Amino acid sequence: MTRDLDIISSALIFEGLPEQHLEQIKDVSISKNYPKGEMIFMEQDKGNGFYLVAEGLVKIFKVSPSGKEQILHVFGPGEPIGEVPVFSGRRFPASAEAIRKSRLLFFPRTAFLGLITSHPSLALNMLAVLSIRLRQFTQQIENLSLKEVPARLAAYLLYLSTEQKREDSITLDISKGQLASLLGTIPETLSRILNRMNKQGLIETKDRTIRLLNREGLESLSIDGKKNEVT
Amino acid sequence: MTRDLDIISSALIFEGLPEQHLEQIKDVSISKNYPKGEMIFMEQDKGNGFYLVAEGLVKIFKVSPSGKEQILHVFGPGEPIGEVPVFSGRRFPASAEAIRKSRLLFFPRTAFLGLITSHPSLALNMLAVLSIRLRQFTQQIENLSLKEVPARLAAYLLYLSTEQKREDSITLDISKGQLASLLGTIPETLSRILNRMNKQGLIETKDRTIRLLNREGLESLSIDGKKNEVT
DNA sequence: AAAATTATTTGACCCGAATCAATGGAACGT
DNA sequence: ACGTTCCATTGATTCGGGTCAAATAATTTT
Repeated sequence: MTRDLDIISSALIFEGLPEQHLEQIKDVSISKNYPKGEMIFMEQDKGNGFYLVAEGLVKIFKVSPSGKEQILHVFGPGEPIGEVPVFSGRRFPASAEAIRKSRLLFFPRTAFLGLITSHPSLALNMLAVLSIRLRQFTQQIENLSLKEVPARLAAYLLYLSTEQKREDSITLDISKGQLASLLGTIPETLSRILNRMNKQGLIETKDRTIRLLNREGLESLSIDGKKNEVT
Repeated sequence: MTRDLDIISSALIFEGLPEQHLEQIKDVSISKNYPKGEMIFMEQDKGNGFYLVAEGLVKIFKVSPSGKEQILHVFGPGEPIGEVPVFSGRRFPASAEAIRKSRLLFFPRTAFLGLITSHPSLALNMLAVLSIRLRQFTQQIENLSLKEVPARLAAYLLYLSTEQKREDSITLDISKGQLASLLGTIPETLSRILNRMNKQGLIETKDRTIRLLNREGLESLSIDGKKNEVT
């Protein structure tokens, strides 16, 4: 399946590398298949390498002792996962599970470190990717602590509408339950808020398709955090 | 002030670099002083470089439209701040302010990128630092979404007690108000919880000194997240 | 297509923590 | 030492959203 090369060349972390290097990179990778629902790695596992999503969809999440999960990311083709332990030398800080039938390319730690030292621009790419992730986390922390669920949902819907091209209609690629977890809430609450937004004329939901009827309304909703006191 | 070299050589991001490189690094840095309360950079500013804390204490934070702040980090000597825009090419995702009289070393973006490309091991150090930070954020998101304030406080106290050596007594290096912000809550709530922990015999507070009277109790408190439902 | 499982929605209720308001203390400049 | 300002604490109240329980819809299995 030579598609691997396409995946690799389209991935941000390998962007700008010459053809021959991409070949080298492909040669150290190992393709692995995961049926829907299968764990890719668990929090606290040793990380012997990182993965690049080739096909499918993967969630990164943490679980509380009582079983509630918080999704940190949902990654699709071209995105690297599990790279933190490669550089930090620690264990996985979270777990990963395929939420669709997926195929991942695995890059063993030592082989990858070798590639990095021989291709400095790969290190710079990696630094950029980690920086972007750091920035996303910053955003997520802000959302969780400074905004209420309706604001987080509105922000997510607007974000999705820019990701996907489709004018003012978006399609969820994850279930409502998973979306609730990503937003740091539970399905019941999400359901109620979607319902309320429908009544307010902000959106119109039909299964996993959501039409944004009032962009300005959603924007102001997403911008207003909690109405807290000035520090 | 040749202390700069000491600071640089003790910083994690420059760890393991040969003496001569450290000299080079020092030569591209610019020392800047900030009185207590002064802003170092604001969210959305362009990042023309990053900083290394030489003396003092700096908080990184976000502010909601209504004025509530969420502290993301508090950094002291040897720790780099503002490095994200250097690699992501975007703007600062958060603001930075000196919460004590501080001195920082500033590394201009282009000069630093030059150093990195000529010293690959520096890139690896940088990757390690970013990875560790990513892991910290992962932890913080878990805390904010999966745990209640008492658990977050207990976890923080235990963390501080390992940071500082002092047996079972710790000293806050930030105000209670700042601590509240770091924990994602408000001073009133923090005050009540400290009070409750006192009554429960878990801790004993005296100004900014806190004695941990019941480590096991704090540990179980910190481990139990919210008693939520299984997803 | 019927049965079984899983996902989503709705209602009643409760609780943690934020808000609002006010007071007591400590720190600081003059 | 004195007033000003900032920080910390306490009480009363409100509210967002989580918990529990149950019904309904959507998927999957056989």
